[in-house]
Amino acid sequence: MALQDAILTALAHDESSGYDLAKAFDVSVANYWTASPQQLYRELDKLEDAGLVTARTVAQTKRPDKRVFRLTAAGRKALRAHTLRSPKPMAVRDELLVQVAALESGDPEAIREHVVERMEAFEAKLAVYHLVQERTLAGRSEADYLVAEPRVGQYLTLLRGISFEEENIRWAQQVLAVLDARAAAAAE
Amino acid sequence: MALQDAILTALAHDESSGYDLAKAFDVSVANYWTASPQQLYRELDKLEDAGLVTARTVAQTKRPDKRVFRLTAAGRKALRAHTLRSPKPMAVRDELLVQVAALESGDPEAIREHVVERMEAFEAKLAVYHLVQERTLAGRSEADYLVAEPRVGQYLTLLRGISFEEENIRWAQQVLAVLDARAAAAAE
DNA sequence: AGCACCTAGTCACATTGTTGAGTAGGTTGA
DNA sequence: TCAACCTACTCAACAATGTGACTAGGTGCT
Repeated sequence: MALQDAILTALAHDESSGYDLAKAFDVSVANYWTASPQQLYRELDKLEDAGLVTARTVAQTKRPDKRVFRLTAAGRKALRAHTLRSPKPMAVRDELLVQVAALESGDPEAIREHVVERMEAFEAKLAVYHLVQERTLAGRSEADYLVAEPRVGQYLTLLRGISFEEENIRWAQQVLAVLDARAAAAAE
Repeated sequence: MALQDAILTALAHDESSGYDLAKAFDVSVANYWTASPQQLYRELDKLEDAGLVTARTVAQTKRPDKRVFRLTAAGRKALRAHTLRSPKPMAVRDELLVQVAALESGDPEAIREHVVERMEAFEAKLAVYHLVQERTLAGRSEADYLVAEPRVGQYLTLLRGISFEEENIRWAQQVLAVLDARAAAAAE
C-alpha cells in the first residue's frame, strides 16, 4: 500500500517512466522508502490496473521504448486519502547494526571493515543530497524556500535525509574509534 | 535471513522466551530491525528446526508455561558466519515521511496531526533509551564502558538509537514550525 | 575487437510482514 | 465486581516486499 503511495507522490508533479522512477527512488525517496526497480514496475502495473495512473508508450530512437506514467484524477484522490490515514510506525532494517550488536559474538575485524565501507556509502549519499539541495534551492535561502515555495514536502524529507546521513557518519566514526581503542588496549 | 541473525544476536548472551524477545525487539532491537511477535515465533520455530537454537519448556505457577530458547554451538557458529558476510544496505520504511513528501497533494492539517503524534512517540522512545542507557552504564562513565566493557556492541547500537530519536524530534519540531509559518502566511 | 556499462524492461520465486482469531489464567484499578 | 490489561503463546491465510536471473540493443573506452 505505502509503496503505491510513495510512487503516487513521486508522480504527483511530473510524469515519468519506471526507469526514471527507479533512479529517483535511489537518490531521494530512499530516505523514507526503498524499492528496487522490479518492485516499481510491478506496482506501476497494479496502479494502472486500478486506474490510479495511465501509461503512454513513448518510442525512442536508439533506445528501447519506454512507458511514461502519469497520475489520473483517481490517483490524485487516492494520494490525498492516504494522507488522512494514520501512518504506521517506522520500520528500519540494517544488517550492519545487527552485526555491530553482535560484536562480541562475531568477527571484529570483518565488522570493522563493514563499518568503513558503509561510512563511505554514507558520505557518498550525503554528497548527493547536498547536490540535490543546491539544485532545489537554486540560490534562494532555505528560510525563504521553506515559507514561500509551494512544493516544500520533498524538501522537508530531504532535510531529514541530510541529518540522518550526518549522524550515520558521526556514529560510524565513533564505532571505529571505539574498536581501535579496544584493539590497542587488548594488544598491551 | 537477517531476522534470524537479529534473533541469534538477541540470544547471544541470555536465553529467553519468545515473549521476552518480543519485548526486547520492541525496546532495543527496533533501532535496526523490527519484527512482530508472530514473526518471532515463526522464526524461532525455524531456528529450532535448523538446530541453531534449542527450546526448553519452563512450567510456571500462576502463568502460562513458556518456552525458553538458547543458542546451540551451531547457532553461535552461524552468528559468527553472519558477521563475515557483507551487510546489505539499510532499508527504511516510514509512512509519515511519505505523507510529508506529499504535503502539497495531501491534507496539511491531517499531516500536521500525524507529525505531532509521531513526535510524542519519538520522545517516549528516547526516554526509554535513556533509561536503558542508565541501567547499562550503572554509574560507570561512558568512556570507560566503551573501552573496558566486554559487551559493547549493544551499547553502540543504543547510542545510534538515541541520536536517531533526538534528530527525529528536532526534525518534527522544524516541520511543525514550517507548517505553522506557512499557515500564518497564507492567512494574511 | 571486445568489455563494461546504460537504458528499459520481464518473470519466477523467496522472504518478510500483517491480520484476525483462539486459549487461558492473573493482576490492577474504579 | 467488573472491565481492562498482562503474560504467553498457537494457527492460518494472505498481502507486501525483496532477490536473482534474463533479454536486448546502444554507447564509450582501450
